Amino acid sequence: MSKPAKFNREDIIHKAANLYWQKGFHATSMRNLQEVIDMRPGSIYATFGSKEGLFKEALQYYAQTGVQALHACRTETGSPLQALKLFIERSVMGSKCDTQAPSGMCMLVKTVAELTEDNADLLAEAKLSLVMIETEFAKLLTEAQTCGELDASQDVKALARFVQVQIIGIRTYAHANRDSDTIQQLIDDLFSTLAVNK
Amino acid sequence: MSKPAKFNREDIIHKAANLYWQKGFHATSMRNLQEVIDMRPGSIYATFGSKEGLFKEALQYYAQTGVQALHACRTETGSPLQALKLFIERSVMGSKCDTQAPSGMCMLVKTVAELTEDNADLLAEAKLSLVMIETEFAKLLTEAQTCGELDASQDVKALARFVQVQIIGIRTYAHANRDSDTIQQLIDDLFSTLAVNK
DNA sequence: TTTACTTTTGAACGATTGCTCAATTTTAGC
DNA sequence: GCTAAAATTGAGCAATCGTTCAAAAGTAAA
Repeated sequence: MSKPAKFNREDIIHKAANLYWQKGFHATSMRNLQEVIDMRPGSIYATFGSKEGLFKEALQYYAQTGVQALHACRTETGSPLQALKLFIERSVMGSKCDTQAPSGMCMLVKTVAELTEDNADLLAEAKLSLVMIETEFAKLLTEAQTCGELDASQDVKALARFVQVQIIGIRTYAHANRDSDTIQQLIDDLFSTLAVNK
Repeated sequence: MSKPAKFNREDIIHKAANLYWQKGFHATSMRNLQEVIDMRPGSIYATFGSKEGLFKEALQYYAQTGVQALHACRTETGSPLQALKLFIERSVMGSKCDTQAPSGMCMLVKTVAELTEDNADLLAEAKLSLVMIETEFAKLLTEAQTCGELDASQDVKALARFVQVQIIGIRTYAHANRDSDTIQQLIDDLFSTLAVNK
């Protein structure tokens, strides 16, 4: 009957997310997006509704990819705590070693830093995803307790929050001060702190 | 001879800095600035050259004010470590209690998060100010060593870096998740960690 | 091949952007 | 009061912004 869609939706969102991640919401123009996703305005607006609509899907895609990466770390290593460290190392080092990560900083943190209530739903979406990821950390830490890697008396929620603060701090610091030796030391210090809580 | 300048330069920069701090560089339009500083485009451009020029002065003003606040904490308390804690508490809590702080996040961190090499000199300025502030932390920690508040064997530079990472992490986390009890606990945890290093 | 329906295109819209500059206003010295 | 110099004004520029929509292109069933 009808003409089938030419574009792969996920591929488009992936490309859009990378551009938004690199340049931020306001500095990314629709014409910038048109180029990297190779679509004309009409198609973009028919598919995503607005610049905000596309950004929202990009945020969701980014967060979902992050959670998947964490789960991947879990299956790669036998230990929950090792999985956490692997995830952090990959997150922080990402933009250094990889050829692909558009920014050393977390896209959710960049979004929370850039946007205000003028884009309330995008801001809420980013905050929600941060909560979701912190919850994933908590799950991993609970698992670490049952494995005996972590003392059962520890407050898992507080520890997950602590880990979240550390990752935000380290990645942001690394983005402002690119020095790989220093960064690795910060990560090691973090996990020696966690080891104290064992 | 000539007509004297009507405006107070520092007052203008203060107002501009607050708007930039709140909305970020890209989301702040020159017309927004015209309103809050009550100047017409011609005067603004004659005085500051460009949107970037004004932002640069705003950054410098912000950083200078921050350093002054730290020094004020030092003179208010007898202890260097107490001064540091006071500074952090005021920085983090600022936007909660005060009526004036435009954002819970550090303006330098917001800038580093938002800008790219498209605004290379503004980015460099923000990074430089962060280094400067970290150096101030190091001075305070060295003083803490001579006072005997901190073990002399500690690596002051590493500790200053650690403090910087913590402040960035906590303030950013607080900005994304406004809950004062949680935040105070994070600060207390930080200083109990520093106490271990005594 | 025709028909029915969907996707894609890209010129172009009104609004807003950062910024300019000729005209005006305001002062201080003569 | 007049003049010279500097500060201020604000209409308006070219460029870019996010977005729209009539036209063109494409596909599958009839």
